Amino acid sequence: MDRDSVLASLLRRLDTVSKLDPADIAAIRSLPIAVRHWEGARAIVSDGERPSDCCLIIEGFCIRSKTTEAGERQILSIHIPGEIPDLQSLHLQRMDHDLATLVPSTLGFISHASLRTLTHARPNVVDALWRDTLIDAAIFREWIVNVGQRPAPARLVHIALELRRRLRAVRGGMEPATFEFPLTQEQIGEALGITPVHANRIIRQLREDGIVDVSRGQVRVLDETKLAELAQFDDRYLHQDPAA
Amino acid sequence: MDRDSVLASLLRRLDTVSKLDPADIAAIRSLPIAVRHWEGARAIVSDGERPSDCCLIIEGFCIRSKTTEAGERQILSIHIPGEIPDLQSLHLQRMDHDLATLVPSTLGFISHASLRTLTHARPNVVDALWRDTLIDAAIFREWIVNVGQRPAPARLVHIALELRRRLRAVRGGMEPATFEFPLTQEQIGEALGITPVHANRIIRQLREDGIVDVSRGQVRVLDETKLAELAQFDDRYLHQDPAA
DNA sequence: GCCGGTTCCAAACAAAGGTTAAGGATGCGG
DNA sequence: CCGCATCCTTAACCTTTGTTTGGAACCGGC
Repeated sequence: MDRDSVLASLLRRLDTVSKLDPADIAAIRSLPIAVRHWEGARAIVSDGERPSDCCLIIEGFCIRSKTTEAGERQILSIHIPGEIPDLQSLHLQRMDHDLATLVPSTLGFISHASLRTLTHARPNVVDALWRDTLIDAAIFREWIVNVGQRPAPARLVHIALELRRRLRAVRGGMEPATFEFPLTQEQIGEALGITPVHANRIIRQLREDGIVDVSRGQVRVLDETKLAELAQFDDRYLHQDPAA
Repeated sequence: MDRDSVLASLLRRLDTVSKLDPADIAAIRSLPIAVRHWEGARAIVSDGERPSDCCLIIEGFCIRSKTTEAGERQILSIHIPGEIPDLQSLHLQRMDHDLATLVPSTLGFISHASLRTLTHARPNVVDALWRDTLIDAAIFREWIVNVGQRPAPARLVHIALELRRRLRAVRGGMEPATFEFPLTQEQIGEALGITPVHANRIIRQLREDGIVDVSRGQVRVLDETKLAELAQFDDRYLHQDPAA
């Protein structure tokens, strides 16, 4: 995926409601970006650090997580190409969580300095980027509900359906029956707030019940109806619809 | 609490890192604010609505929450005077959760229009308000960790200690051994992702163990050392320190 | 002062999820 | 093709949390 098409998916997301004019778009396109390749399962920025750049995902998958003093890790979000998972570092100097790749990924680094220049010059761009971080927060809120209120099987399928919806927003097209979900069962446990063996139990159960097959880094939907019933997924919180 | 002193606590929070100059402060002070009184346990804005104002808490306590299709409610955050719990509505037109008072409260409504004029005219103010919403998101992240990884007693005391720290930031002074925590046991359950009877169990346990006494809308710390050990509370995620 | 609601408290039992442990598949590097 | 590491899988058992239920305390309104 080349730089232009990635910026395109970023711009598509930013443009949903905020009305960017051609000059805004040109300004974003001319941001200096340092493209680098990252191995899978590697830290990008870690808790406590003070990064000087933000990181645009060009290709691959990333996660954010926090580790408690007791050593338990909680995955906070999953990120896909076209997203800037550490945009918050622009105003929150010190990281309060980790950002890492899940699989080998191509990343584009944009300096805080150039972003700050851009935002101070262009009110529309601030609005669009600010809005993007607010959607990030909306996803966290839903994640709290997921972990706090739903039984474990519903938790898993809810996260999977959210990811599928977000992938579609970036890639276009229909919702595929099979899509990437590059988490190990241990990571699924960390995302849902359960142990890896319980993650295994519910994955097996979902497979036996003919609802979804989660394996080898993929989700394969076996029965859309049963799945929708279990997940109770309503994408309003993603704020993807410009008209809404 | 009069308008000036509330704006003062708002400004103190905003001013932590973002350097507001006198003109910025004057502009914020001259925002038109409609002050209204609200009963306790009343909705301010509800899921699905499209508010045209943001709500500054002048006096009282508010909560944000989401209710699942299954009818389970999850409390997402607790808010105190000086905060604007629905600032996100400035850019996310449609509410994806509820905002309600916990106790009788005095609220100040500021129109989106006047906020947008202000932010478009003053880059420093955008930065400060944007940053404020990013701290909001940081608190959500910690809330996810709390609900996902900590055992129920630690969850409760962690939230209590966070609230105490945030109250201090607004009111100044030392951390008191007794402070307001105006949640019923049912609401504590909704905040922690447990049932009210389990909330009762752990509250009783914490009392018997001589750690904290949570009752009648208050938290009374019985043993700071044991409490600190249990809560593992590290306030870095609140981003209150300008120097950090 | 009484009444109806809410909140708090508590016990017995059920279910979900955690713990420990160990064997099997899979894939990669030599 | 072998060996090692990661991952997935499963089972038995234990702990935490949910469910159901009922009663006591409290509070505001009449």
